[in-house]
Amino acid sequence: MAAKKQLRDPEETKRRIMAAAKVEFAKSGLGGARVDVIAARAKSNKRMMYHYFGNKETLFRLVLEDAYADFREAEKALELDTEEPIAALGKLVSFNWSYFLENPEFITLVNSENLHKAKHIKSSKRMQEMSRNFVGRMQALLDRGAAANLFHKNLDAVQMQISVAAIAYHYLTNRYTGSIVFERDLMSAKALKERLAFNIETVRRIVCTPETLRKLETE
Amino acid sequence: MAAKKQLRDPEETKRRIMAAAKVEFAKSGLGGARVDVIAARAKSNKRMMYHYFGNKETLFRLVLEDAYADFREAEKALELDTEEPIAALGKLVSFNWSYFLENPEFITLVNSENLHKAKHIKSSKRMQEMSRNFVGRMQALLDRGAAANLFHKNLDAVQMQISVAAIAYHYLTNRYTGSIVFERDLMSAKALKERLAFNIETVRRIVCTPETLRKLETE
DNA sequence: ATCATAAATAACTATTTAGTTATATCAAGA
DNA sequence: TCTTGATATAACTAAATAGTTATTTATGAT
Repeated sequence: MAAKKQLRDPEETKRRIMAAAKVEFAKSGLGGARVDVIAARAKSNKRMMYHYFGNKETLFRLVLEDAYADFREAEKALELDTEEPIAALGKLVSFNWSYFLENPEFITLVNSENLHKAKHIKSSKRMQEMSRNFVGRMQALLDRGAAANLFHKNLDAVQMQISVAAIAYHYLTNRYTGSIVFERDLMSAKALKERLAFNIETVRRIVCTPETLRKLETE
Repeated sequence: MAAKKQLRDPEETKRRIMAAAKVEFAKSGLGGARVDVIAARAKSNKRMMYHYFGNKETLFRLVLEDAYADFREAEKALELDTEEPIAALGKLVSFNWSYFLENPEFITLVNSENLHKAKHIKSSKRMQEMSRNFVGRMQALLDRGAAANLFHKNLDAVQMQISVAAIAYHYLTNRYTGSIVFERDLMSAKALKERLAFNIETVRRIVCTPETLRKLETE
């Protein structure tokens, strides 16, 4: 256990700055974020930010990498390979939904990075390492389902991964304009519950063969 | 026909400012956009922008509303109701894909507005008017498909609309981080072609009954 | 205890930025 | 043709902003 009330604690200061930066970058994007706001929120000061991180963009990169790392860690903890394929898939869809819902800053950080054409993580070794085996788990799941004659064969794991994320991410990232365009509150408890159910059913229909779907219907 | 080489042409000046603003807002987001850049790009000057639009945020709102209007106009031109339901659905999926691909500024403008929780269009009368009958076309298509015993009954038109957009929009808006995470160029001609095919097939599987899908397979 | 180093703070600076003021110029109607 | 109002430009300003310099203070090693 680390000492708690040290007057000087570089690790803790760094941690506080990162946490504050995450909030500010998520709220305002990289361009709109203010280093003064980050420093104040961290109950530190600008000079410390520059001392530990060099500049605003490096800080952004580290915050973003951390956000990806957290997401990957959470996903790894799912243990899909012991479960029955259809149930495992539902679990994966639910996980994506809940994660984006509970960690809205992940969405805005990723959006911000894409606005900048991913220049901050483009040559990030850490990002590359994290991405390894990411698609592998989806591929394994699809293979298991196909072997059990439940899923279509030759499903593309990358396309599936993108689609599973898409139907959750898109709904949630565009929740504000969506609520106006569709003239309904997309974030009401009822709407959220319905969307999750819809998404689980959607992914099932994508991967399962017509025969499997028929069986599921008549159960 | 309007005179072309007038030294003073308020309508043309406004148009140039709007066009320049669209480029700048799309490239840098609302927070990152610079009014000086907009003025210079429009070959006008800042004072004109303030004269005609009042401030940066109003200009942003007008640019965004125009972008939505263009999208809705293009969609309206599709004439889905004369076509066979499954073909019409494919046409709608293709339209969404092509539109987002050919008008990337639509995506970044919408993303930017969502970062700001849709505050600029929240009470926009024009947006509300545009949204009318938007879901109606999808509903009509789903009804036709259901009546022909091709589609599931009781499909939610809003969920479908969101999903059809999602599988195109998400792929394209996150093209940069996606290309890193999945270690493949998501924007190569081959990748784009494959994604569109995947999306058409995906939506078919969502709406069609297992029986319809079986028939399509064996054709 | 003392000293060297790292951690922390505050005050500062050079630029950038949204928005304004002051001024000039065109074009249409009297 | 003269006047008036709208169109256009340039120069300006006050506030904000990323990044720095100067200075102080705590802490761990000796």
